[in-house]
Amino acid sequence: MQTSAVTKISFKTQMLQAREDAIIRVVNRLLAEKGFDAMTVDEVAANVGIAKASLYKHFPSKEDLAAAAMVHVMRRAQRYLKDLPANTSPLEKLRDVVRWTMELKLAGEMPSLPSQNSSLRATLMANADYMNGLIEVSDQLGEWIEAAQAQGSVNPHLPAIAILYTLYARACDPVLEFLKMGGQHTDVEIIDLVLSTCFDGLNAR
Amino acid sequence: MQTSAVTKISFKTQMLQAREDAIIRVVNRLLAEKGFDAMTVDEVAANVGIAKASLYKHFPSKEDLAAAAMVHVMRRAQRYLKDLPANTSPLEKLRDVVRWTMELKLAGEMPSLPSQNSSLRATLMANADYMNGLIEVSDQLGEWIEAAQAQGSVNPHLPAIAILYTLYARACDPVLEFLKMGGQHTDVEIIDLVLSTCFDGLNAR
DNA sequence: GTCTATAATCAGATAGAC
DNA sequence: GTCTATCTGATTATAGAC
Repeated sequence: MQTSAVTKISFKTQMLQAREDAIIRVVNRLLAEKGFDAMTVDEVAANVGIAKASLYKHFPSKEDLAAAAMVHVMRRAQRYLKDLPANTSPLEKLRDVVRWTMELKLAGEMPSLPSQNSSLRATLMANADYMNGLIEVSDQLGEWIEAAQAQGSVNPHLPAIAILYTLYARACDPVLEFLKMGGQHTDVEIIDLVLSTCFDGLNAR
Repeated sequence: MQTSAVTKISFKTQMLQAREDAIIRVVNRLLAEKGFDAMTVDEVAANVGIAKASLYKHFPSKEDLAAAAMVHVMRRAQRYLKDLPANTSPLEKLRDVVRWTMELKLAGEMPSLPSQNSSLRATLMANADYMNGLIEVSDQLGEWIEAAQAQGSVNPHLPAIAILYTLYARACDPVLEFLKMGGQHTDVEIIDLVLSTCFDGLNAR
């Protein structure tokens, strides 16, 4: 009896979790495809295959949908950082992370949010999961940046925070889409190009 | 009689032009502050100090308002390119242009448009003034890029088109706003930082 | 050309039955 | 929790008087 009840609850919880995962996958894809403003809640509901009202039982607002997607990618990023081989140099780790980020974007799995929307910002900053993930990722990247600067592989005259922002910005770099639209290069070539301009610069060496 | 009529027409035309200039100035500022989606036509009308219906007598749609602002900045860019001292190197010219672009952005005078909005894209691409300006600017920058590569100051292994896109992307680089929000640097310092990461790269030299 | 007033539409969010 | 049907507000665009 007790066991049965527990099992039933667990099963229901699993179903709930599975549905929310499905929602987040759809939101993630739509955010990557069209961005926050162009994505509509009707669209999300239709793609998940449930009614809009049901969606609002899971997430209280459109902003919270986007936040859930961001938490999802942040978790993926944290796993990626953790699984990086320990014997690579800080510079290589930074390059690997940026490459991974751009692969995500070119694969249509990187949600894009408007940086100006204030209600979205507020929702994101009120989301502890998101903020903790962001801080943990930033701390880890910050360590590697300073280590790379200390050992002379990254320009020590640049403030670490500026480098961190520059790395983050590759996740929404329009150069990726422009080059992809041009159709002259494969995804791998595009990523190598942008990696080169990012770390080596435009000037000849 | 003839002279009087001509003068009157000219005067009316001048007034019309002055009002449209005022509209474009407002649109330009609002596009820089909030972006296309967040900017409302009501807001534009209120800031100009005219009724919304009057606005629609001058520009047939919100997209056309944005297009007019883009034509305006494109004209400014063309003037800037033309007025660059002839004796500077191609690399210096490119740096100067990027610097000017970022100054515009930090001054809140660089309109920001969503790259996904298709109706806006259509309006822009149907606008001959905008397209001609864009092509002329791109041709000029392309010349300088190839010249800089030929004389070994810019990495010759990068496709010129990738370099062009990378330069254009500085006009909407989020690193600028992030660093500005941090409050640790002056506008000049921020621009120097981003110029350095853009041309010299993150790696030590 | 400028205005007031209003249409028309769309999107985020909710009510209430089941 | 899920549904259908609806509300509410915001926003683009226009009608029609002056």
